[in-house]
Amino acid sequence: MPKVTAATDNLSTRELRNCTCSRLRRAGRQVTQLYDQALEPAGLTIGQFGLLAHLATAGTSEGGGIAIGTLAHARGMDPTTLTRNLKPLVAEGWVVNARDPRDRRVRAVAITSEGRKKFLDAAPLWQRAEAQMETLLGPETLAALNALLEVSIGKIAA
Amino acid sequence: MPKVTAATDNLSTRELRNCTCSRLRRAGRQVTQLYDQALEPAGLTIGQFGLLAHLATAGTSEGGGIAIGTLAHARGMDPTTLTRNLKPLVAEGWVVNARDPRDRRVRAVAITSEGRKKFLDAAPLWQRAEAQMETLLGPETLAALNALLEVSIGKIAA
DNA sequence: TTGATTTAGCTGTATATACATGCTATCATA
DNA sequence: TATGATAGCATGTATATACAGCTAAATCAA
Repeated sequence: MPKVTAATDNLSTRELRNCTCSRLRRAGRQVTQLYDQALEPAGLTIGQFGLLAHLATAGTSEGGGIAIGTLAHARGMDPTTLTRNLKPLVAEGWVVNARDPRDRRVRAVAITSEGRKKFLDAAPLWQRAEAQMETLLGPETLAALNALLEVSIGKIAA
Repeated sequence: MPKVTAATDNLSTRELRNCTCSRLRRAGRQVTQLYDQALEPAGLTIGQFGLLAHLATAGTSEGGGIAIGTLAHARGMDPTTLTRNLKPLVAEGWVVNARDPRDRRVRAVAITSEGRKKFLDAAPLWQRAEAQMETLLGPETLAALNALLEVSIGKIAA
């Protein structure tokens, strides 16, 4: 079977089909399924659990809330994505998305006591998923992967 | 600031907010943006480019097509996701999604000559993104990341 | 003080992702 | 051969993701 054309002669099929990005996305899909299935009894996705965890561990000492832009930046996501991801959490009553009275453009996102309850319910399920990852990959591989991802996130950050 | 409750006393905020899954998803978001922006002049996303690349490098020697299930498995995605991801490619005329006459339940997915043209147009843009990744992460870190992702994909595969 | 600019967030649109379910074609068996 | 089981895929529904463009609110300038 000949190569596609001269333009791709120097590109291996393996690399074309599995570039760094495709590998990251594929690994993300597979691992997301693992976590989502573990969290299913709590009725949460891993994205939702991560948001609740972030809000639950945020020192909401001041006015009691985080702005959309601040939270989106902290989690490395687009603010418009965060806006939509919060919708089901607000609908369930786990999160409130109020206006900041000091600047009415700004939102004050915060977890509710219901949300804390849900988060604490789900935490053991999340820990089970983490343990499953360690079993599947082995502690060293898992630690190395986490370290490399952390470094990469920092270096690629927009 | 006290811990949330006893149930999370042994969980660090850092790990809660950034578990392996969240790191993978965040890195995936950031890297996807890098590739998508590089491919934007060709009017392709990295997911679409990956599918075209896979079909362009597939030995369509036999009946001239790959079944949905086979392609989905090869790319580690749900068949229903693949069905929908193919839609815009078929609409643009880059891919055909015919029935296999030998078993009319089965689909024969194949790239068209228009699709090959689009793929070859986009390949240099994709290479630029790959080079950008190497610049940002450094060759060693990038290679290590790819190797770890490859291993992880294999071990977590459903 | 009013008009221009900037900031914060939401909405429209499009792709990506997967589970539950439905439909059709094939296969197996009585 | 008829019918029940199975296989392959599409559709309904819900979440995830981001860009372009919009609205509202605050800030700045004349």
